[in-house]
Amino acid sequence: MTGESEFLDAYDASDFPRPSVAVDVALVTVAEEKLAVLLVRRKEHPHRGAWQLPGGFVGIDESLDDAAKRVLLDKTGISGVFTEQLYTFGDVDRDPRTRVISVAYYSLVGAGRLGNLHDDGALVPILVPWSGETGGAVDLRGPDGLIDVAFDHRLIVGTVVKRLRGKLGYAPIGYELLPGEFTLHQLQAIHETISGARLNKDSFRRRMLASGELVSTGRRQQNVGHRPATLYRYEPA
Amino acid sequence: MTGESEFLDAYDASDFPRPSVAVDVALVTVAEEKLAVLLVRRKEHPHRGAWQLPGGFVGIDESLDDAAKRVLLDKTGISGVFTEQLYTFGDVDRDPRTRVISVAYYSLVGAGRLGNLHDDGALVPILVPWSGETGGAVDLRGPDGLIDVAFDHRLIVGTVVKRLRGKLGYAPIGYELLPGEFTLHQLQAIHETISGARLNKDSFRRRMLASGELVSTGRRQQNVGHRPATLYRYEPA
DNA sequence: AAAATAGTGTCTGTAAGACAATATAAC
DNA sequence: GTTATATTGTCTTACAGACACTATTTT
Repeated sequence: MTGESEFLDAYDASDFPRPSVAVDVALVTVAEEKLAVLLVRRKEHPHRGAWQLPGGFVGIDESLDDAAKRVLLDKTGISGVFTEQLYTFGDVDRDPRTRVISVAYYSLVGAGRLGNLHDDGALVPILVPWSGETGGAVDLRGPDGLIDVAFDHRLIVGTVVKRLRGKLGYAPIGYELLPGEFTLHQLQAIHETISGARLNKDSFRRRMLASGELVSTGRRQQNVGHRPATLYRYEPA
Repeated sequence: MTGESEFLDAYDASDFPRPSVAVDVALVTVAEEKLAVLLVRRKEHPHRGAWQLPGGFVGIDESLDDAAKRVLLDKTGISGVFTEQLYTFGDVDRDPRTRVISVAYYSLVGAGRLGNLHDDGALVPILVPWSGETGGAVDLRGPDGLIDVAFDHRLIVGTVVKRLRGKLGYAPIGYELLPGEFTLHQLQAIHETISGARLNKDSFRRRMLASGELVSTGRRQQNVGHRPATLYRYEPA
């Protein structure tokens, strides 16, 4: 048996069949107290009529990050938002046509920035059938019950939710889903939506303010029918 | 312009040049209070004589996880250890020969289980030039100063260290690096090695015992020149 | 007995949860 | 004034850090 390095060096690009490499991008936002993801409808077999994450094959002269940005821009016109590699899905049978390895990415964007989607795209609420950071596939709710999702994309979205819950405690995830100025109540709602749990208001407020990364703008809410809350801005330390 | 789904479905496997996909595996252990990783020496250009992580191309009928296990088994004879996907490195120029996307994995194993390595393999101590979870490439120490490492493998190993530090607080990482029975002192030493920081002894002990996942075996250390510590076993709740 | 580390008990400071009281805008 | 939420203050509890003290083995 030869070692890996021999194998690696003896390898000729044309010698062996090789997998295709795609990126799939989960654009996530929070709308009406629910996590939602952008899906597009499939027009061809397999899974014709089902929904999937926007995706595309990786160009031979294109980095993975660039491919993800391109897919996002092509499908939504959005760029410049928080985007991060999630996980690479490589089971042999995940695509029935041919061997496709998918490097999954996720993006976060405030609900306000999602204006005009393409015709075949839809923001779909995510139903998480597990608690905490258990992980696993999620369900996606359409107008008439759960919708049909192609490939392993329910698992990909579930992995996004797991990642978000994990990062919520130590990374500035919530701010990516809010406008530039926001109230502490809005921030808490985002955290509760992501974590799937209610949070203690007093403690949340103290913890956020103690971080030193929230700056009061001096401005306040307008026309809210009750005492208006102070608007804050996020400023990394 | 066509949408992604059209592109995806119109894609014929033979139409476009596609990247190669490899897995690289960082086998990590703790030896003499230092994190160390298994590297192998390159025998061919490029980077001839430099060191790299064990790696191999992904077979067309082989999942990514299986490819990682195969690489690990081929190079070390080890199987059945904690192994997890780390991150996928896909910059265009990371391999000067051709486009290679590397899905990196890492494995954890107790120092005791690393007996007879192949001739061209070496356990190399990791020097982390950043603190906390900053991330970035690490340095690798050979007998005569830092060693020459091929491709972006210093960054891959750095990413492993970052991941380990992140998981240390909530996942049973430490136990993977210890024999089945261990003292609290040994466990603390592992945690300190991974985190790169000293930990409070009292607090560490309380926290570990409070987890309820450490079971006293009733046995104790032998011949240690001082009061022997109780040996514990890790039992997931 | 000396050396060296294991293990226990207690005090203090910090932060979270709970709860009460006050503030401020729209109506 | 009423309503509804914002904001502040206080009390209690849980836990980490610090420190002192006791325990147990080898030499």
